[in-house]
Amino acid sequence: MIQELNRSYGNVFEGALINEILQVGTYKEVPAGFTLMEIGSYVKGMPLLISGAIKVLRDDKNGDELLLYYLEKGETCSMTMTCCMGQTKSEIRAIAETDTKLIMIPIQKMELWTSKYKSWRNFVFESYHIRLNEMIHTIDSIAFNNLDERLLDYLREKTRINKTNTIHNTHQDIAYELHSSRVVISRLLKKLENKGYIELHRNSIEILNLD
Amino acid sequence: MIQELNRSYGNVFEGALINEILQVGTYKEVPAGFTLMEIGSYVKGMPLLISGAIKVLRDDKNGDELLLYYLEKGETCSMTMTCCMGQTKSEIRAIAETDTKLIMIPIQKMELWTSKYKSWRNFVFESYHIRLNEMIHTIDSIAFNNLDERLLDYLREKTRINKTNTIHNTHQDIAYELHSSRVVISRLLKKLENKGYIELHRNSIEILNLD
DNA sequence: TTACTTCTGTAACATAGGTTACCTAGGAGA
DNA sequence: TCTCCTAGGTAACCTATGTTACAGAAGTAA
Repeated sequence: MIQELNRSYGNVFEGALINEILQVGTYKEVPAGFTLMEIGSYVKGMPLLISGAIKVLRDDKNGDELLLYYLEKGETCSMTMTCCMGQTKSEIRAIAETDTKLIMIPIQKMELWTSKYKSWRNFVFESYHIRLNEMIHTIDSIAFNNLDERLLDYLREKTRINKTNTIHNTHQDIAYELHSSRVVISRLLKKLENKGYIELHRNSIEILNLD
Repeated sequence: MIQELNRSYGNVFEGALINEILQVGTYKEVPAGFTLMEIGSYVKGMPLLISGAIKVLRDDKNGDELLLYYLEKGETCSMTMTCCMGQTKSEIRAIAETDTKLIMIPIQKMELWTSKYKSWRNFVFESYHIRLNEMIHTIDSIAFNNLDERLLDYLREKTRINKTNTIHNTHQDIAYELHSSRVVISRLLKKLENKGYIELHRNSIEILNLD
């Protein structure tokens, strides 16, 4: 855990803070697909990502989903922090996109470290900053782009996050995350295939060239 | 300025901080419609709202707009804070919705106060918290709701913010903020009028009953 | 093999919302 | 008064996206 922590956060946090994290943090490895947080559940800890990626989704009352953004190495969930403070329920769902290593910090430390460590403060502010910008980007995407562009963005992001050119998802999976329907996604994917951008297989999509 | 500040922030900030704000802050009154921030402009200060309301908008490359949220008394612009820190350009546009009184804080104080005053830290965190939730709400609205529901929400929010039952806007104004077209908005407004929810006049809309 | 399930392809149709075009009403100004 | 401009009403049409239905393909279990 020490090496992992130092590799990912060594130049972010001061030494004393690293030590505290080692004392109170819980190291966790979760497999891809593992649900880290459900909407409406209470938040007990705050994750620091060591490796892997977590996707953060929003659900509406009808169970419809929408992918908001991904968390990656060196990041944390700002929504979690806000929830901690107010002891409110989670507004989002978090699922491991890949196999993921992370450290959970008890939320009680939050406030304390915020006054004690400058590096922690900066980290927290920086996280909020990144997250707000991601949200703006998400809003841009759904408000100003057509579904075909959103789909392209989705595929690009997915390959980036998973570091592979083959996406192992069904069309239905994608439809959920983009809050669309399977038929529509199949239609658009087929168009992309005809253009030579991708190749479709059962349960997977091979990315050839997305411009 | 002292009374104004105390009335809005007296029980949020500790006395010493209030004094510092009085020393370095600049009191401003701006009329409705005044542009406080443009996309791409650099951020020089951070606003503390005393009274009135500011609407925050996002533009895409084609000049299309979308209303993100309103800022009200006792709030500040989190986007501004994030911009300050990275010295990046503004991602949003801010326009006074009503006549507005505010205090501008030089951004250099941000970092200093964050370590010095607990109440400031809490205020900043709280602001981020509120803003992230507003963004989630905005995303819900555009992703999961039809335009007629968004329009209803818009009218409700507008009357709440302006504290009046008569909205002084053209259909074109509304179309811009919802990122739609005038014809469509006219169509939907007429439906609402037929249902008895509103009454349409030239340059204004009277709200009768929005459920 | 057979039976069953899941995924994908495709057609036919429905609907919300955007676009274009044109008209009329209400003001403002001369 | 006449003229001009802007806001709003409405129809006709277009397009993206969603929906329903069904068929075949691929995998899986028996």
